[in-house]
Amino acid sequence: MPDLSHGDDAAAVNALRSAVMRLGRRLKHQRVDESLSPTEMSVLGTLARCGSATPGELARKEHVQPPSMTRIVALLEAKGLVRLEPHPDDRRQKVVTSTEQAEAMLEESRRKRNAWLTAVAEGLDEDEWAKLRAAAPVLEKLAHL
Amino acid sequence: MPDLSHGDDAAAVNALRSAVMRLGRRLKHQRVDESLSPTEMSVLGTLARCGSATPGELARKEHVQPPSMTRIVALLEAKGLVRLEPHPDDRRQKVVTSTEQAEAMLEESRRKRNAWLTAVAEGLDEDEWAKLRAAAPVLEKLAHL
DNA sequence: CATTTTCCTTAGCTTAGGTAATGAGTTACG
DNA sequence: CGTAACTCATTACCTAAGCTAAGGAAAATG
Repeated sequence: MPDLSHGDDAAAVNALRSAVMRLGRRLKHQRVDESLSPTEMSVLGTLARCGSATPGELARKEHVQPPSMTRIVALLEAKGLVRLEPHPDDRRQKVVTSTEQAEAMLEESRRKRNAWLTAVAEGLDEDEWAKLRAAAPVLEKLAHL
Repeated sequence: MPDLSHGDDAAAVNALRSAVMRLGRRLKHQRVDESLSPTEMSVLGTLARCGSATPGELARKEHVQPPSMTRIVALLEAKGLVRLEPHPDDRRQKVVTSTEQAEAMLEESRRKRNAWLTAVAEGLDEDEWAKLRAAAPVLEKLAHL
């Protein structure tokens, strides 16, 4: 557990927050499927990673309230990107699974995202990119803590 | 300029995108001043860094449309966080400057942000945090490219 | 059983952004 | 010069994506 009370760490924390929020806003504009919101994409990504989940689990994982997830799941189902089945043990819950179509879309969109980030990252040198790549998994862990 | 076409880099890019978007959403909830939106905070940060700017410049820097910046600036002025003066050479434009009150608020809120991020980062070990700290300025540069 | 709790959903609202259209000021060109 | 074209900020209206509050059904608990 790092001690984050030093001036350097405080500065890093500030830089991190500012950069994450600004980058996040720019990423929102780089939708691969114009009709899908960032959170909806994120849900598909989560399902691809975790297999299947109930709406409540998804809401917790995406840090979104249950009613929001209800609408997201309904929309994804209407687009054929997600399948809903009854929960085996609990008739209140449902099980959400991503379809092959969603898989294909995620795979196909990876190239487009890469293209945009590559274009932006052209302003970085090799060393800077190495630092970023080393930090990527950490940032991902942080986002899920 | 790094070559981002390798599999490892593609994976890093994906991790980066996912983490940034998820973290960004969580950061939105950690407002230090409940009445100020993340973008409004970001504008104050930009002004603190760059001194002063016109609404148009701010809109470009924050990747927001001019009408949105008009509203943001008006709100900040109403709160006394920003001062508006006529542009010396161009009577269409205005010059936006942050007040001492805004400076004080930014400084005061730094502790609160640190507290939240520290709490989250307790799940990281020393090595992970070092990687993140090294990447913070790079991420900030990336967000401004 | 009856009560409480949990899970999903429905309904209505809020907020932060965007687009289109306007008006004033500046620049470029005939 | 003076008019045409462009730029900056603004106004008015709209959309998207969340939220809270309230409900209804199923499960857990006494």
